[in-house]
Amino acid sequence: MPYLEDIKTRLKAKDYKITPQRKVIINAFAQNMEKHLSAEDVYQFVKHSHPEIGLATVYRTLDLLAELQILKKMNFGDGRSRYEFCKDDDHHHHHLICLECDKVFEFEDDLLESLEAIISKRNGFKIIDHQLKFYGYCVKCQQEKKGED
Amino acid sequence: MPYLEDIKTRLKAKDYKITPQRKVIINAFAQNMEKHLSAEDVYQFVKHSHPEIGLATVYRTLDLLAELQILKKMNFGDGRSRYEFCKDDDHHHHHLICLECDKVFEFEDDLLESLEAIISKRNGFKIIDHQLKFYGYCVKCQQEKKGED
DNA sequence: TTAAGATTGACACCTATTTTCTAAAGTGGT
DNA sequence: ACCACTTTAGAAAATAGGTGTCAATCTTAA
Repeated sequence: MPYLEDIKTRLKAKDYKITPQRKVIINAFAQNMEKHLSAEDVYQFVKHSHPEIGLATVYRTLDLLAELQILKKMNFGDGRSRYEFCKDDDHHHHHLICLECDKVFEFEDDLLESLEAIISKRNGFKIIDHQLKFYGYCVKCQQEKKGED
Repeated sequence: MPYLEDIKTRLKAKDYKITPQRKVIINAFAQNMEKHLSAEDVYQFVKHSHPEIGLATVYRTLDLLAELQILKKMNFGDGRSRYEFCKDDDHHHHHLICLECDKVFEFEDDLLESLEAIISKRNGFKIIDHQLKFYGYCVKCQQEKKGED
């Protein structure tokens, strides 16, 4: 989780300006650490304090922050992109997506590092990033399903 | 790779009709085994021999075939869904996606099975499916990049 | 062969995202 | 603090992938 000052520095380093809109949007993510916000989510969240911000600006800012690797753009198959802060520590984290309630859970794992090395060698593919998603049913939805029978 | 007769049986089993359009679309996949076709791809491919087929029908058919687990719906992050035949053998296969040329390569691996069991136990999550994607640069694009320097 | 219901094609619609354009604002040098 | 230069923002229109509607047309079981 990069922090505000750090992010400002990284924007400036590439000659991007620090605008109030950008600050507000970054803040939205800081205040929703555990969530995976979509553009519309951000727009709605931000609207309360800054009703003048346009949806296009939100999209532009998300693009920019993803390009700078401050945010990570993700796709959970629900027809919209979702974003979260890049966790720039060593171990990757992955997602468990519940097919019933659509909630997204996270877990960490390093197992993939070794797999990555194997793949890389076997296919000559230079791996930059990976994404692992599990689809299934979360504890709660499993119980509720059981209840229905 | 399920075959045509098998697919017909599976359609009939659920009271879906075997229409020429459906046959043609299934055929499109049979003739493009290694590819990951999008709805538009299918539409264009099919148009040559059957210009009367509508895009809506393509979408409906793809949905149907995915529901019947004949096709698998995938997302490579290029803003459209892509489909391929479900490979219904034991080991899963995953994708290497080149960030330069957007080509998709496949590889097989069973390593994930054990990981799946661990996750499942640790989180109480009932896993139905998983998806693993690697992003990076393929051999060819790596060489071309080197050439540019 | 025919009736009943599923499926189709055309097209309008929808939602997510991008583009265009002009006005307004951030920034480095004074 | 002020200016000039350039980027950025907001509004609205434009795209793009995908879905819904509906009358006409097929598929299939009897």
